Amino acid sequence: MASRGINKVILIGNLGSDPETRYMPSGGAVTNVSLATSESWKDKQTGQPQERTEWHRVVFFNRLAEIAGEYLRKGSKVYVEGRLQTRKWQDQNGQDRYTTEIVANEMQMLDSRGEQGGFNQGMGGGQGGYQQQGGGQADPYAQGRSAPSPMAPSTNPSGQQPNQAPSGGFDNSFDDDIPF
Amino acid sequence: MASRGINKVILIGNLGSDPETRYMPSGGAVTNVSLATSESWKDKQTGQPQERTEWHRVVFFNRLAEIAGEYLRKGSKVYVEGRLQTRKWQDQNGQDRYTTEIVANEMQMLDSRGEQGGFNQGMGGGQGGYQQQGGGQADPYAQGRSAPSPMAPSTNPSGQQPNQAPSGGFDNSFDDDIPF
Amino acid sequence: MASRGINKVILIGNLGSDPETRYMPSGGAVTNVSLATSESWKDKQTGQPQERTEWHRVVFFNRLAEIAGEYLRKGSKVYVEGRLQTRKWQDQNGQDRYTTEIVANEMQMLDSRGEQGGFNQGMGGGQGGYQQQGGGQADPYAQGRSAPSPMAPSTNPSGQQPNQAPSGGFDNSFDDDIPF
Amino acid sequence: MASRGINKVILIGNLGSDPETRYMPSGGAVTNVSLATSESWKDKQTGQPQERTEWHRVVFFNRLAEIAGEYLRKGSKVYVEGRLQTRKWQDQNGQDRYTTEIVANEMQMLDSRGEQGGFNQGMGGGQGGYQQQGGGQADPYAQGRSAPSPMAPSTNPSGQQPNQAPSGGFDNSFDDDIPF
DNA sequence: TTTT
DNA sequence: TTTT
Repeated sequence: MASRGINKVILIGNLGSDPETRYMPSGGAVTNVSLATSESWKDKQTGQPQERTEWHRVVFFNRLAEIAGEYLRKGSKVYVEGRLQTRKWQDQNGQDRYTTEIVANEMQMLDSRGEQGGFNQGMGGGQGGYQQQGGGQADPYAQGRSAPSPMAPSTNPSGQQPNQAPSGGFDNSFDDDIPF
Repeated sequence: MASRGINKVILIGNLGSDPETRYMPSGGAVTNVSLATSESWKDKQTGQPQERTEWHRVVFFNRLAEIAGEYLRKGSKVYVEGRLQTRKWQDQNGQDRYTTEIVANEMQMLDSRGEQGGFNQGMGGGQGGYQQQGGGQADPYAQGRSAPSPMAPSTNPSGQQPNQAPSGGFDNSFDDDIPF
Repeated sequence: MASRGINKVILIGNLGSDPETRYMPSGGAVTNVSLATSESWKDKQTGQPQERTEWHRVVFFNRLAEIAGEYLRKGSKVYVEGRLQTRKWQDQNGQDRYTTEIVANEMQMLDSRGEQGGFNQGMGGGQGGYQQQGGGQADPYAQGRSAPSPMAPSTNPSGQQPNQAPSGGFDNSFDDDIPF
Repeated sequence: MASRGINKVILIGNLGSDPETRYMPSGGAVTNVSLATSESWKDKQTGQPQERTEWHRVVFFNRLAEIAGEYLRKGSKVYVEGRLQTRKWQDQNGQDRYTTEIVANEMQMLDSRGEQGGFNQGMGGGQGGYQQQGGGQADPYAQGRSAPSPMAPSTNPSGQQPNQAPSGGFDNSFDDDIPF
């Protein structure tokens, strides 16, 4: 509700691939997309045109996740507003690794209706804006859950994840997430 | 000069430690700071107050780097605007690692003059705003350099870093940077 | 809930005077502040230092209005995020006039505790952030009201103001608002 | 170069009409566009869908003005970043009036190439981003001019406009600008 | 991996 | 590691 400081990210870019939606034990949806922004400039020395593409890992939760999963596609142009969040995870060697993501609290599709790659069914959705209820502090675990989840750090602001990264052969595909 | 997409970050937070300034072979300054933003909320279940602090790695170049290095101190409250940039580096095992930074193109000190931890000399600076010349596309390597530098990926938008992470016992403290 | 387009304003500035809080018939609070941002530069011709101050009319509603009214004072430095809104009103000659305001949906005090001009009582508040519930679409008139109100245009997004600017001698101090 | 405070506006919207480009005595271009952003929501009382459109007056200077004038058209969807500026002018009765504009320092077209209303000639431009040189403090009058110009208040940050709104029958179509 |  |  209150906060000290501002942590705001604004992106406009294109999806590098279709969004990936998963469901948490609580039933809430989580959608990940990889978003490209690029800048081009002329080299001051050689005058050669240069380009650099930056890839952003964007995470949507709950209702935004469902909308993103349903309407976004590879190539979609989208506006995203959110906050930066770095979560810690462990690689297969047990080493700490960090991944920085943009946790979206607003999203707007910028493609004209009908030109999203192969997407054009029903009410479409066309261009529309969607805002996360709850001011970006949504805790998708709020409705109770019992199973541990490695995704938790990126979603639970409390950081009080029980049993995170359990020892033993717990198979969890989230664990295999390699950043980018 | 032109760009496709928007990549914008806006932060207000406090420095967790004094800034660290280094100089590139070209003579340009590079300053790193670690910036905390925090948010607090009440747990919907228990009603308990919660708090989460996010740490941001911010990089300033050239003139902004010099100002940041001179006027910011541990505890300083600051406004930073910049863009997200993820750079790839190799850990001691030769494994690819990624660090996401905010490359600042604007900075404003938000402390009242005289209360920056121990800082109060001369013209002071008090509160003031500073903007990066060149629209955030500064290439501090533009004036030629011959030595390899592991910081390069975060500064050179071309991504054409020669000799990055040299094999052999080249001692370079930049290489030892562990994110956060 | 949904929206087409983005309308976002981010300000950091100082209050030119104490905030003014009023209450709507519905009981909701409305607080107006005048916020200064300034920029300085050197004249390219003469090299003379120049400065320009811009005054922004910021409006807070409901809970944000109460907090702003209670904690902000002339001189307070504050972060405000909101959206632009231009409302139409009629001057004493019956001519249409327009005033553009920033309808705030987030506010953070940036003064250190205790240095807000003469303000330091009780729990203080010090630095804290506050967000408007309801995603900035708060309609302070939602809880029913019967009397017309000239402030309505700036608060009711529906634009369906009944009886706006009533003919006759209806005394309403809001009508006398001269922008800036 | 330096500044105290932050004054930032971010808009995504559609043009309500073709842009209007004029040239200042200095030779610099000035382009005005009217940009619509809209938000929709459900009335909490009646559940009725509501919509409100906000119209923004955006001003581009110099190179941005030329690009905007050349590539934008009625209906174009565009991203604009800039700062708020309120300029004072006098209506035909000599009364002070105020108009708030967004002085753009960055612009990006968000339409797919070829779908801009009737616009598709030559190199097109497609989607591209443009940034104002000079950090948004461009003074288009810097190169000397002698004639008064009613547009000056919106462009000259110094506010030192000589002969503004000359008495007498000086015909200047800028003077007749009625906001929105 | 996107987009032009 | 900051801040309240």
